[in-house]
Amino acid sequence: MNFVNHLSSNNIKPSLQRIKIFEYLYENRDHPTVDTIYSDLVASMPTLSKTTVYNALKLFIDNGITATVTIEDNEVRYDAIMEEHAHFKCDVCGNVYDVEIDASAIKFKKMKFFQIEKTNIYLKGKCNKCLINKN
Amino acid sequence: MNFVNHLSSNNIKPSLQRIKIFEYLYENRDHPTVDTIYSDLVASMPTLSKTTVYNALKLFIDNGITATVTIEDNEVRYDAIMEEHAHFKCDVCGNVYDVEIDASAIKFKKMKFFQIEKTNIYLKGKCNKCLINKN
DNA sequence: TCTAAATTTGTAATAATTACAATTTTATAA
DNA sequence: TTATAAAATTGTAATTATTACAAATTTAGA
Repeated sequence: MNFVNHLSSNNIKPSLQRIKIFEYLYENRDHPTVDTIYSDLVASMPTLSKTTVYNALKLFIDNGITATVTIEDNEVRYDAIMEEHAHFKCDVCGNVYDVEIDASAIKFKKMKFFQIEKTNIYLKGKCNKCLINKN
Repeated sequence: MNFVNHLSSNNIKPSLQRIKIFEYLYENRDHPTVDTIYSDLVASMPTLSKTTVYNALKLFIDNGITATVTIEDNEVRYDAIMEEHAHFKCDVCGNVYDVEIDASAIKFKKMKFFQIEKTNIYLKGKCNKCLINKN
């Protein structure tokens, strides 16, 4: 993945900050929050501002290369993987995992009344690791 | 629906405030926010506090008679209907509709790794009314 | 190199939620 | 019925996430 190209071809001027932020999101597939992104990046970019992180993410979202994950009320997470998938959050360890789905298999009734443009599927429960480890 | 019974049988002492808040949620199926609930109820209950609304909703959720709807990043909505259903938000009029689904039809791959306890499905797009009216 | 536009930054403002102590209400027992 | 304890409500303050915005910096083009 060439991040500069990816940003450019989606109408986003590839500034250093934007490249680093997108790269972080693409490499760290654990759906980080703004705080996590900022905290991790500020180490290597001391002048980074949290506002810049917010700005960049909003830009990414507006241009369709990032999505929000709102599986929990009180935290917004971000995801640079745009292929269709669902999210699973373990209520023991708190990790958020990607889950492959075939959303076309969902049977919506009376769906002639809506034109669906976007689907988000959030699952909660216990992950295998936590089921085995203790509990 | 007998609200007093419903609260009592779910281990919630049926105070006047709790009854009114739950009743509001059950009657108003448009998935209101805390602000909407408070604003609408304070008219007939002048001493109502927003903290009470938060407290009551948390209690309802903890006891399984209310669920949150986080179809949008920046607003938490509430829902007293606990039967399985998805939510659709029209990005034109902003209304959130209930959608009947058969979630068992979803094909999750590799799901032996997760024990799913809860499923939330959020859809976005345009509702029929908005598709016809203009656009 | 100079100038304008875009981007980043830091601070302040806003808004949602939670913490918490005081007040009020409810339930219980004398 | 009255006294007391427990529970619930209320209002204010604190906390936190996000946005607004102006100043400073960087970038791009003439």
